[in-house]
Amino acid sequence: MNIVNSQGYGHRDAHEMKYMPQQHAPVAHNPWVGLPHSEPNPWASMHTHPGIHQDIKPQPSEVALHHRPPHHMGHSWQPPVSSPYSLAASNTTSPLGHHAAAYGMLPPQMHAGHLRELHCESPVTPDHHIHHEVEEEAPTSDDLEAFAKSFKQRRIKLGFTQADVGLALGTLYGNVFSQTTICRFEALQLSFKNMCKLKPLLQKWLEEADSTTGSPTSIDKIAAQGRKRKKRTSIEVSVKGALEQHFHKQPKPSAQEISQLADTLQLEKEVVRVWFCNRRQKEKRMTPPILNGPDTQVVNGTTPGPGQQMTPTSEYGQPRSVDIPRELKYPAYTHQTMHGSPTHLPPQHSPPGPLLSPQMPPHSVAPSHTITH
DNA sequence: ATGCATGAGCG
DNA sequence: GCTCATGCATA
Repeated sequence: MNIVNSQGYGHRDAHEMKYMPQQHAPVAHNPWVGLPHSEPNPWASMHTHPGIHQDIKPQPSEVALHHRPPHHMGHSWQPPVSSPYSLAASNTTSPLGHHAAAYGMLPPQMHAGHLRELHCESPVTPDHHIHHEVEEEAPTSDDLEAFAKSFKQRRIKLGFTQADVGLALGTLYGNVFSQTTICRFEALQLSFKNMCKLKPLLQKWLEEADSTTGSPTSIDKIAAQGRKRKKRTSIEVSVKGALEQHFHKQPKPSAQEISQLADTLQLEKEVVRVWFCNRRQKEKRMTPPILNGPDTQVVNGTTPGPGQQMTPTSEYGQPRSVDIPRELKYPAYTHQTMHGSPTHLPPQHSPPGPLLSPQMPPHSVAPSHTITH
């Protein structure tokens, strides 16, 4: 009764983790290399890794007009536009941006008639605050955070969901991303490197979305196609607590330890192994989980410069307890993580002042979530 | 929004 | 077997 393993799957690759022989995406090139010029890959100078195992996702084969339901319509935020997304050819909603969409990148759908003019002078929004001096070379954590913040704001105002964006990226640039990824980007829950990677794409999308008063460019769902996934194992809170505990002691347990732990907790070894992997990965995010262990002391003030690496290669060697300056580095989280309405923002946020506590754990350590399973 | 999972790439 | 990017499924 510890876990709720719906299926009796052994290992994913055990015998017949049967997943459809789905042909992999023919696209075997780097996504960014295919970017429509202009973006000189910031991370190009960062990743010192010889091989950036990017798992290229299936590319957008065809553009299927696909729009999401007009949820989140009646919101507090000033309605600068009647309907964020106009149904392609259906109608041409009032241009909320009504500024020319220059640089002829507009999808053929819209450009109804609000293409006043095409200034090819300012690649950014004309009448908008021409903020940030496009730091494309090496975004800093602050840059990323600011961008993520801004991105979310605008995305919402434009009436797009995270899923929309993910899909749009696919149609526009050939890389489809899931709602999850967009979400994590906005919440800075990706690795620094990953954030840097996605930023340009999202930035471009934003420009597009901004310019075009609503292009429901999206492709059809191409998500779960055939691969049969192992049913998600639900780990009981108490077990999670135990895992957390072990994690504090040894973030990188040996295979044997894992086996042992698995045995003790009555979990599959694979599940335990994956749990630790995910746990470590979580630690490496820009907004890692704040673990209030008995040794939660920030003993690291290294402020990674432009070429920083959130995780200074120093993994959780042994005395894992340091390297938690992240919270201190990204305290400006007025993020509304864990609130009910996803597509809604407060008309006025809290002032950007010292209102932010040095730490705003979405769920500070909570070794025992109150997940009502 | 996030937990568990997959898989490429790399030793 | 790990890291890392990414996402299905679910809370």
